Amino acid sequence: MNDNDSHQPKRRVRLAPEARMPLILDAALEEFSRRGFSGARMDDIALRCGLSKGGLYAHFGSKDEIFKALLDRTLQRIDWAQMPQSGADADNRAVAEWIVARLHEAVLAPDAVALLRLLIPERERVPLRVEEWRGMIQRHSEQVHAVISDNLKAGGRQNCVLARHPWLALSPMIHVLLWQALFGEGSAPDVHYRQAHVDLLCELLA
Amino acid sequence: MNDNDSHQPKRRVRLAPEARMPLILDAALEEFSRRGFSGARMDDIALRCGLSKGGLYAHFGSKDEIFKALLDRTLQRIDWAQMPQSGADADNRAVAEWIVARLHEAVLAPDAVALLRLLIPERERVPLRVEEWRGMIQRHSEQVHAVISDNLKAGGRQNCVLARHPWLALSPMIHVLLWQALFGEGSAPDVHYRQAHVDLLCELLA
Amino acid sequence: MNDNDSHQPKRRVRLAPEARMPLILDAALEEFSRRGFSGARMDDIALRCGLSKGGLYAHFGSKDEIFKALLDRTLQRIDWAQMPQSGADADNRAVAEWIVARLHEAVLAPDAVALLRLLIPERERVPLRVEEWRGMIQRHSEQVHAVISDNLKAGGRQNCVLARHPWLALSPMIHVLLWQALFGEGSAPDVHYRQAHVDLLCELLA
Amino acid sequence: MNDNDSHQPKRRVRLAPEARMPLILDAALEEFSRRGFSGARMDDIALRCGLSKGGLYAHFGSKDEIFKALLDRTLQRIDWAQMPQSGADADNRAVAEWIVARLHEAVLAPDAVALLRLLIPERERVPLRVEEWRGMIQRHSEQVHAVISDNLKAGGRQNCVLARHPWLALSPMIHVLLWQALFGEGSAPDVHYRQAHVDLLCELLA
DNA sequence: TATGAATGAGGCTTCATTCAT
DNA sequence: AATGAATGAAGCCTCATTCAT
Repeated sequence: MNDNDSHQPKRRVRLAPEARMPLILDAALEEFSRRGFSGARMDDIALRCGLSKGGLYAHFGSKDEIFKALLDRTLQRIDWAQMPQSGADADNRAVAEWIVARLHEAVLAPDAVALLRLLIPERERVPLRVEEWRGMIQRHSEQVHAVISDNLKAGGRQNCVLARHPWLALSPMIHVLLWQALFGEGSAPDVHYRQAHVDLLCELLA
Repeated sequence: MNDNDSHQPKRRVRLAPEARMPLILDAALEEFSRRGFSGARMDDIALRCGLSKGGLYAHFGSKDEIFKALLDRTLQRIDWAQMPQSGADADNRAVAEWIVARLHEAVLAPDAVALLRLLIPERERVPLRVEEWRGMIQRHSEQVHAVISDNLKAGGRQNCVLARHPWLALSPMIHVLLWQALFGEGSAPDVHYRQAHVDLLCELLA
Repeated sequence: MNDNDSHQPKRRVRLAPEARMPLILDAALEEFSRRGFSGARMDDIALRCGLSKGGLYAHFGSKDEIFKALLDRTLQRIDWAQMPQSGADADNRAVAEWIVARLHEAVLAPDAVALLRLLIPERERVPLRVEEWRGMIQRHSEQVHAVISDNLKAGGRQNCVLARHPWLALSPMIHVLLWQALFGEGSAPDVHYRQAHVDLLCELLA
Repeated sequence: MNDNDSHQPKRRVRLAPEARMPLILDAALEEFSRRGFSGARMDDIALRCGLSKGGLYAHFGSKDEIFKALLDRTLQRIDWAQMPQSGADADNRAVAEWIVARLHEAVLAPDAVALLRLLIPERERVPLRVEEWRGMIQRHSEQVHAVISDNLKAGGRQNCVLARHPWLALSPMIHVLLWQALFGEGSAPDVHYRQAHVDLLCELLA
């Protein structure tokens, strides 16, 4: 080996933990979402975020730790979904559009689809996160219910099916969510699913 | 070792392949459904159906083969779900009840829930079976659509949202399906989910 | 299942042990010779002689037992190779032809080639059979030597290289043996290997 | 467990792949040569070169890959056997000695014997390497032939058996090769086998 | 922080052998 | 004597984790 020998075994990029962490979690989301917890390999997660296998362990102590951190981050992101402004005095269509927009943002966010793919196979390993997910949906549902109630009361239609079973207002979006989880992120039972959902709500609120 | 020592190395129960196969698939459904493909162990499947690990291989050549056979059997079972009789001249509530009964039987069968739990994490490994699942739902959807169309035409309401977006008729049951896949088989967003679904359809058909 | 049900699961041919044994050993020779002791499977040996795996065990207690019996039979067969008649007063070419014929029959018999293929990889497991093989070759060598000696003495050429190193008279046939063991049973370094061998011996005896 | 308990889990020696590879192949040669491909255990190869079972897989993807790499290396080594210098004008004995020295070096190298032990039982799994071996011998044979031809032409003995069947010049060494493969590396049909081979060639060239 | 060879537990698979039929 | 489902030990291979560098 002479002085000028320069095999550059691979560019060694050094990042602060704060910068590396999100990259790792992004990579982990992709791998876990694709192959499940058991099927995902530390090697692949590492590779996908530009690290070597061992490098991961400078940031997380175990595969499980990454998984938990990933669930936390993803749940948090979804839960923080911004609520569009809504006037209680809006007409039915405006209300329906607000509901659909809100659900769309929370339930069909790419993260939300990926999260569902993680939670279903691992529900027994992470029951607490599953409960958090349920709680999150519950909160969205309650807000939707509140808006619907106001609107129905204003129209004197408290007996409407939506008033008695508010979860039905979410069903079309949940339907699309499942389609995306199973068939891929562009999928839906209908290309105009947002319009269909709005129309359904309008017809029920009318 | 005393005289009475009786290690009973395990009673060797011998079954014909036709008899053993369904036991294996039942065991596999349970294990795969619980832990996913990678997480399930051949040992556990074997144990659960009264075989030794190696014994499995007299019936299936590999873990993957069991998985595929399981998907086949389950898809077939669900697809064969009997269609209840329906009179096209029935009133709205009867039609709604027929639809809900039919979907309930096909979509919420325990097998169907378990199948969904398998397909979501393994969708990339078995894209063909995923397509079969989609086709199966499609067939159910079309039959529901036909019944709804007849009914709406009779009432002169071809412009109803259900006529334009028939998939919406399935959404509540899909919603429940996802709840059961994620939260367990007793779960639903509402204990009276069947009644809610019927009411919704009635209101839309009215 | 009605009375006429006749699934004929497979023709069950029952043979006396004396009739079955050679079939088993033939099958075993083929399989061991092709895949080595460890590589050969009881299943394949069974199949090749029209038995099921379990059926083999009615005749031999273990794989090793088959192997040993096979070596015994094959060594015995080769050792019994008939010696062609030879007149000590024959001319050189006749002597050379007798030697080549004799060696050809013993050393290049299909069994002998197959046996070599077994002994080389298993020499450490069956050192006794290896010694028997060496002894067998030794006996052939000595008989060849005796004939050569007589002939050389008659010609007053006791100092010939063949007299001092009689094993050289076997080398061409051993060469061919190795070629057949390695390259297949039709192989040889020269299509006219018998003629070449005879010519060599003639030249050395002249 | 006393205080002084020192389980030393095994010193972890770290080597660069370039340094580890030859150690692995040496170990593999020993194990494969002794027990054949199927009989050799990855554990033993690992142990023999100071690795754990899993450690092997950092360098080779499978047992088969090790086997192939081993054949490659060994064939290469043997093929590179240096050719001793030879004068075409040398006398017969010098030519004979050159031939024997050359063949001895190539054909009886310890690696060559071990290689033969691998190739014979695995000839069907690695037909390409078997052909390479044949080619290698062929090349040696042709060089020997060239030297012999020159020499015979100079003496006006183009009709000699060696001229017509040059492979006979190799036979004694092949004979010894087989003896070593079967009976162990010190073995030979004659302790003075080199002298015998030289004498044979001299007598044929005379 | 980062690398990647190395470990070792654990899973999948094979197969000699057993045994109820 | 024969079958073939079943066992269980053993081997190959994977991969989460460790650690010298």
